[in-house]
Amino acid sequence: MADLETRELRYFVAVAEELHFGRAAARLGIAQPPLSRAIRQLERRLGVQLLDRDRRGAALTEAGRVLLGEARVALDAVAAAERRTRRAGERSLVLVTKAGASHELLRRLLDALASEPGAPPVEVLLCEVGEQAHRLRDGQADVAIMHRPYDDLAGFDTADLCVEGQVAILPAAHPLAAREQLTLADVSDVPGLPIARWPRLDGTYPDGPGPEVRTQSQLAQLVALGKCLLVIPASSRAWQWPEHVAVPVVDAPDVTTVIAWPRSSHSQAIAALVRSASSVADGSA
Amino acid sequence: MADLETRELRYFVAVAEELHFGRAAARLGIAQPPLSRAIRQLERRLGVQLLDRDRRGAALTEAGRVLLGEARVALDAVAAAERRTRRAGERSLVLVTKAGASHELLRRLLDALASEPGAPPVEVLLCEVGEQAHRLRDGQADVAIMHRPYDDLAGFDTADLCVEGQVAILPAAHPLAAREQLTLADVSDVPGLPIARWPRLDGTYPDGPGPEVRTQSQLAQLVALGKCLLVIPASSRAWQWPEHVAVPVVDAPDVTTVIAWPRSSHSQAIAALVRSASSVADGSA
DNA sequence: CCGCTCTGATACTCGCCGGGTATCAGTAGG
DNA sequence: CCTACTGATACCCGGCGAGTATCAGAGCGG
Repeated sequence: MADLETRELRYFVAVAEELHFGRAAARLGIAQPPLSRAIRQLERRLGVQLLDRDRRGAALTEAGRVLLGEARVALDAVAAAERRTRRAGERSLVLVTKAGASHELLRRLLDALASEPGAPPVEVLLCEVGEQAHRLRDGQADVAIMHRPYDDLAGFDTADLCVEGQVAILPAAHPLAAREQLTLADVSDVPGLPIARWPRLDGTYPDGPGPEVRTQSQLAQLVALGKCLLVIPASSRAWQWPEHVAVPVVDAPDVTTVIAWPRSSHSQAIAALVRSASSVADGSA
Repeated sequence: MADLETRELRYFVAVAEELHFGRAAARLGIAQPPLSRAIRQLERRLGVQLLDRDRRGAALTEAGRVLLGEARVALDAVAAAERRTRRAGERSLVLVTKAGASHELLRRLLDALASEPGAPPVEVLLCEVGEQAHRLRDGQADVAIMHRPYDDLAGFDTADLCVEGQVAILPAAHPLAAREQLTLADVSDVPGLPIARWPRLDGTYPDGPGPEVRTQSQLAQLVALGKCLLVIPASSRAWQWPEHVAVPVVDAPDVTTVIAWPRSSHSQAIAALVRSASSVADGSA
């Protein structure tokens, strides 16, 4: 059984995402005929039909859908191998976190590391919601600050850093903004003030009345404009606008901030960073 | 940046495991010179030295150790992509479990599935201790019965099935075998009856006086011969020999039997199987 | 109804690169 | 010093991946 090569996987992913051989070939920087041949050969080798060809494009079969998911995971793993090996010499670590989240904790962590003599230098990579796991999987980052139960922690080792309640972020002009505290019942189904919808792990959006958002700046502006509200961990108040008001939601589930790293990492630099993070979090509790 | 190909990763893993270009080449079924060239080219491309060559072999550098770990993960992911795609058409699932463990639960689960009309057919794959995670990662199996905290559950979704205490398995002739119950203190440091040592995740053995074992049959025979004892979940008594005696260890940590599946699986066949397993486990509790 | 245009498939050539054999070169050990 | 063993180098060949040119079928407009 001739093994799959990453080239074949990249080709297939391109076709599966474009559902069009010509566009996929352009994206890959090759001509269309070799791409058609490569996919055919892949199907022959696997003994499975991956695509239903049609005169106006291609559609994934069930096997194709399986391969698309598995191929993405595999390509991430290969990319991670490459990146982490390249960076193996350097002693610095890349820490990824959601822009704006756990700001205070992060600042204290960086301060503690800077003042510690033997600590490894840390680069900080900020990303949008839900992207940390991907950065960790494909090797762009070594450790991540994530939040349970919001983020996808599967496949990572984690250490809890701190637990916090959640607050509702409201437009300052809204009546609810004057309240001392709120409940989940208060903030769901507020007329004219729906809860914004984040993309799920697969990139699609849940149904609902709220606007679809991808980035924190979109969200911040929407709240300021009085278009929606949101419920987030209390520490995220760091990016509150003057037009925002944060009100504790007493019955919202607690959010645990964790530091996560790939299961396969045995580096003692990561271990040291985790230790620092844990002690910083304890000190502040 | 020309991406890594799986061929290069396989070559590197072979060399890194053999620490000898000639043997690695033989294992790969190619000649030694192309292998040397491939590794050199890999080092050039990554800009990192992976091996320290020496007149009597090769040794891994730090970067080489990183790549070895990452490459194994990546190759597993690629192999999984291939296997799962090949099997995408078939409706049957492969369930892997440790030979001898949770036998009663497994039998009830299979019975329940057999009598259920719409249930997917299930093949059972038996393996040795600690191998389930690997089978799940490289696509040889779709779901696994595993035991917390013994098994490596990182990267999988899991559902708890049942919780049980642990028993000490002793040679029937030993004085301790007559006891009604034992404590961990009783069974540690028994003169002439050490606890057997299992390989860790990386294949090495912890230090200690007991014999090194890999398989359950080795273990069973060693106990029958009076060479060692072991502490295992109560349900594993299924493979007890006549020369064995099982005595509850009251203060040993409980073991949770779980059913685990890869995070990336969205198949409803797996979901159905997990539901069946959960209800079977509940019914027996 | 013909032809234009879009799709993916086929035919053929070319050149790179992965693989082979033969050989070199340095070191350890007798 | 010679032998045996390591990995590295030199050189050649063949396969396969990629390119261009072209085909074939389906939709659609004039």
